[in-house]
Amino acid sequence: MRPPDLARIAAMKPDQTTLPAGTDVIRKGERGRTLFTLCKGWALRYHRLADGTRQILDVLLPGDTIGLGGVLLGIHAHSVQSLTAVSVCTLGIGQVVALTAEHPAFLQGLLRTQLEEERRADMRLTMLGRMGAAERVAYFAMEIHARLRRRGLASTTACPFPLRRTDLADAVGLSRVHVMRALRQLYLDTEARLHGGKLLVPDSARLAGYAGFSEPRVGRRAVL
Amino acid sequence: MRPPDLARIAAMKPDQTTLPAGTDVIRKGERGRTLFTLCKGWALRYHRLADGTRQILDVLLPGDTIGLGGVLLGIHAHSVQSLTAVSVCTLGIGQVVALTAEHPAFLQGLLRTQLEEERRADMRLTMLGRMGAAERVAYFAMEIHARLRRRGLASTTACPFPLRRTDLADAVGLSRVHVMRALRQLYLDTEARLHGGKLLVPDSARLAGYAGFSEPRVGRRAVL
DNA sequence: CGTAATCTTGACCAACGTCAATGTTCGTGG
DNA sequence: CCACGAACATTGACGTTGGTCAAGATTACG
Repeated sequence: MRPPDLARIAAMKPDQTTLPAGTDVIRKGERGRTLFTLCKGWALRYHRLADGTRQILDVLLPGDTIGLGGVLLGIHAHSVQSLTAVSVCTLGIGQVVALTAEHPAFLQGLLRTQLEEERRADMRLTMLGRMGAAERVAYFAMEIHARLRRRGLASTTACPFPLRRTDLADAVGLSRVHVMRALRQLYLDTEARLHGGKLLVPDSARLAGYAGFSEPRVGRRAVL
Repeated sequence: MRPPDLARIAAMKPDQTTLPAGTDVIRKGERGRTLFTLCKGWALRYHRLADGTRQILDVLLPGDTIGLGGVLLGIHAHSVQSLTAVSVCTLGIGQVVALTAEHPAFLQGLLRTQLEEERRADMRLTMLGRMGAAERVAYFAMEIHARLRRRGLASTTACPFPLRRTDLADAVGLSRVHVMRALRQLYLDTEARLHGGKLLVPDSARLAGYAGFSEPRVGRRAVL
């Protein structure tokens, strides 16, 4: 979303709530009554399968919205859980309706954001379908680092990384044990590593090349 | 999109083009100047990686739109190729702008459609990250069958399936050879099989159970 | 200081990929 | 109608990648 949209949302003085790590924000199957915006902290969007395994669909960072699908389609198709302590802004459906009625560009902003997320989802699908273990981990780390950098939440060579090995495994489609092997390999190949809840990337270009990652391109955008 | 939206689009008398199988509809990196709607035939949305491998991101069926991301974000991040002979409606950016200006609900329809696609993408990600070979093929087949059924393009026990083994492999993240093994296994377990360009599903519930597939739920939807 | 959670590693096994050979289908020209 | 070739399907043998099990090591925290 663009700054003007954010200003409009702020003007509605939405409720702000703080939640500890490990709290469910939305649960699969619930009715979608609220649109959240993540202000501080990280959250995980995931599916839990019948056999107990989990697939992490996306990592939600400060500034991301939570629960739009549930609001517009009626029922949440996935769960979201806080990974760290978080603070979220909450907008009831009524407020969302008011916002779109008053500012038509808001809806367009949502669509644009959604399309950007589709692109990241496409890349993640490609990574799961076609890359080896170390490259998957590399890509995943790279993507998070780039997203944080764009939001001014990371330096060039490091960023916070509160995911545990298990979370990482559930995100990149590997077992916890194999993630360890992939991390060692990755360190040998690119010197990137996890340490003390931080991702350290001494040579970002090298990691990007290793992962086949490239910054999303932007051209002139249509304004509807 | 809902029927009234379709009626509006029809009212603009968009150009309709016919293309043979194997034609590029949009290419990664191009400027997005046109929004297409697939009227007849199938197309594939995919990424091609540096090493020549391909990941199919989605199968596009009659009624699906093509190229929205490129239009709103400036540049296409993926390619789309016709799988069969297709006919597509084309809307220039100007027509899209006119449409949204005149009918605000159009934009909302696009967002809703996009959110539905996100759900399918989430399921595909889960399938690649957490399922075995036969289950992946089962899920993929099941999803296509269900989508065609919802559009009245398939019977309960069969549907067209023009993908070759290679396409299927590139969609579910397996090698062509292993897809064969998975298909044999799938036939033994569920009696579902591919034959003569058709997908045959004698027992749809059994296949759905095998794949962990469930129809998307709908609740009351917010109207913005 | 002790307990629980998480991380880390080695040994072994199953799933999947690669290679290469053979079969099948289908369109094309004689 | 048949012969031929090209693309695609199918299968077996074998190598590689990643999963599972189980045992310590380390960290976080009361």
